Amino acid sequence: MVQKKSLDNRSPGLRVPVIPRAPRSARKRSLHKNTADGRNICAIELLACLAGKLLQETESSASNTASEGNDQLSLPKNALQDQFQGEDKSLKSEGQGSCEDGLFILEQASEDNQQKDFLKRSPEVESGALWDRSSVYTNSSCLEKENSDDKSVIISKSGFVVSGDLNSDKLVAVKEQVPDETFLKDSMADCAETPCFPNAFSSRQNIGMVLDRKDDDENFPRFYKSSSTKLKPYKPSSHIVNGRIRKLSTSKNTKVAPLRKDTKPSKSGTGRKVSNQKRRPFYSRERYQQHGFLQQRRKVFDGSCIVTSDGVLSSESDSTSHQIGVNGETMVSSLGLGDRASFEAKNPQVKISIKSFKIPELSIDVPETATVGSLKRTIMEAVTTILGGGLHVGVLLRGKKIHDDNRTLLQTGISSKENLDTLGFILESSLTQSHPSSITPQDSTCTLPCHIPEQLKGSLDKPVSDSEACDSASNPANLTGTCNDIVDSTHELTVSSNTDNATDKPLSDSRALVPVPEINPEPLAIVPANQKGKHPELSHRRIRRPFSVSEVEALVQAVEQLGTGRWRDVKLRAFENADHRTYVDLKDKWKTLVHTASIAPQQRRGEPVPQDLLDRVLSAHSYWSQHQSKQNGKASGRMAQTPPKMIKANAVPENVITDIGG
DNA sequence: CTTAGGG
DNA sequence: CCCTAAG
Repeated sequence: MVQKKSLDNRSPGLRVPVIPRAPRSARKRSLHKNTADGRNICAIELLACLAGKLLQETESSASNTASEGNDQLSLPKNALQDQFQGEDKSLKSEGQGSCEDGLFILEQASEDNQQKDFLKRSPEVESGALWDRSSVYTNSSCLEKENSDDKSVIISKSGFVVSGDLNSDKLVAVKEQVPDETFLKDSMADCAETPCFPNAFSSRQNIGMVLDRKDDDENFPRFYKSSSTKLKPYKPSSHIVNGRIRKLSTSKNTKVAPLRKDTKPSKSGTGRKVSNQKRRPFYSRERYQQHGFLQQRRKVFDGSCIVTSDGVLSSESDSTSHQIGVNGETMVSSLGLGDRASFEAKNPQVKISIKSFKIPELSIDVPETATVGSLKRTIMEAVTTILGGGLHVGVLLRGKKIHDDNRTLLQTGISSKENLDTLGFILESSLTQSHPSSITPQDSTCTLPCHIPEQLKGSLDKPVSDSEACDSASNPANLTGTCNDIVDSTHELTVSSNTDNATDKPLSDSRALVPVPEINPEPLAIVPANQKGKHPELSHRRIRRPFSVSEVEALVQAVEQLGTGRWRDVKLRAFENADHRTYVDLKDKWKTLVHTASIAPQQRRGEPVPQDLLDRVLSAHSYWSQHQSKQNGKASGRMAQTPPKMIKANAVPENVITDIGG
């Protein structure tokens, strides 16, 4: 068909190309809640937190005077206020000069001691209750690039640290308002929905990054206003669930929709949709407020929670499980286990609590003329990039990296007490890990230790269970059950997950799926943080996910039975659980299969598809070409049995091929 | 939202 | 995979 590409004359209701990620992300969201990809996601969780912080920061800056006592910036109010303004100013006016001051505090939460206190008193931390005292900052990280003509500012060195203590006197708050607040929100929303620790930890999360609260802030409207032109085109999405697809999507992890109800962009078409799952607002901010700091946001998923800083990453607690504490500094873990572990279960749970993760070193060059806002976005982008997919977890035991992902913890020795003392985890950046020789984790600048508080065992006098899911935290006995029950039951594997699960791909492959075990992860599209490239398209493009043989098999079979004109049915029949495969994808795949089958084997590329499958493809294709599956509709059932198979049986109809002509 | 096709 | 035009 002739297609018009004229974009000039667009009618209202188009996408909003202007907004970097909004459109696609929205679409992606719906499809990508795949349960399976949790693994690579912890990173995303972190990102979500970062995003949240960033956003908060933004908020607070927008309403710095207005929000008293509210939960905005978690910085010790007045204490830093002046400093903020001063620094802020200098930062703006003098450009990067002030960077040397130290860090960019996106947010700081509570005082350290408080934090610890809290920890000590919270045995429940391990069971899911958590707090987040996240702080993202780069310390001593702003350096002026002297050699550079453009005097770019490099933010790197220590990179971002999620957690840690802050020296309040060295804080530099970046308060510039970020024009793209929507973007931030979006990012957050995106991140928020990513499941974390799919299996071991419950995945379905109900993150409640609260964004909506801005509604009451007069300053915000400006943001929206400025970007309103972008948003306007969107037609208010009807929150109406749309039939079938909707059903599919909701069956998986539900999406978290953009907070602004009125500005929620919605794109229809590919089957990626956004459902308006209301976020669960965080409650208990008051608790923090009474301590003098502003509310802190926390992320809570059913059963498992991730603390973004000084926190705990935990799975459901289990009285019989081993607990592994990883000390970030030494990358050593401590074991706190129930004595009965060995008796209790055949498969004791190994509990891992991670205090915090650092984000790999980040280098960002930005022209001095860049705005703080753009800086933020750039950083966000970089962080997103890293966390989105360029990051994977490394497991160290006795300082040695464990590469065999297939071994069980037991086999690896991670379940024995002695070894637990030397267990460590690191985050490695695939993107920066260009150095082939990153054998020694400790030396690699790309590796990051994670921290696990040792104070986990403290006694709790102040219940802090936060998630509704884990509300029973006060009752440890129930906690486990509660959280476990909540473990997302929607984890589903794609039909083919086992066959071609990309085994770890070369790190060099920027699109590489994060080396995640078992299931095809659904990482964010990774885009190198090249400030140079600045791909406009950096925007969005789903990652490429070659069909595995098993998927092809499933597809072929479905088509044999249903015909080629009922992709939706095919999808439902064979890929209902493969969120990332839309009917369009299936249709496209079929198209390519037909083509592939019709060309010489030598010309085929990619993972080879068994010839017999291709034969079936041709058979089915020819059959349905003549039988118009769609028209007949009903007949499908009956026809299905006879046609394809018969044909297939006898032959590789070469004639058929030709007449089809691809 | 689905299909069907071109890009 | 993306994007559109058409039902």
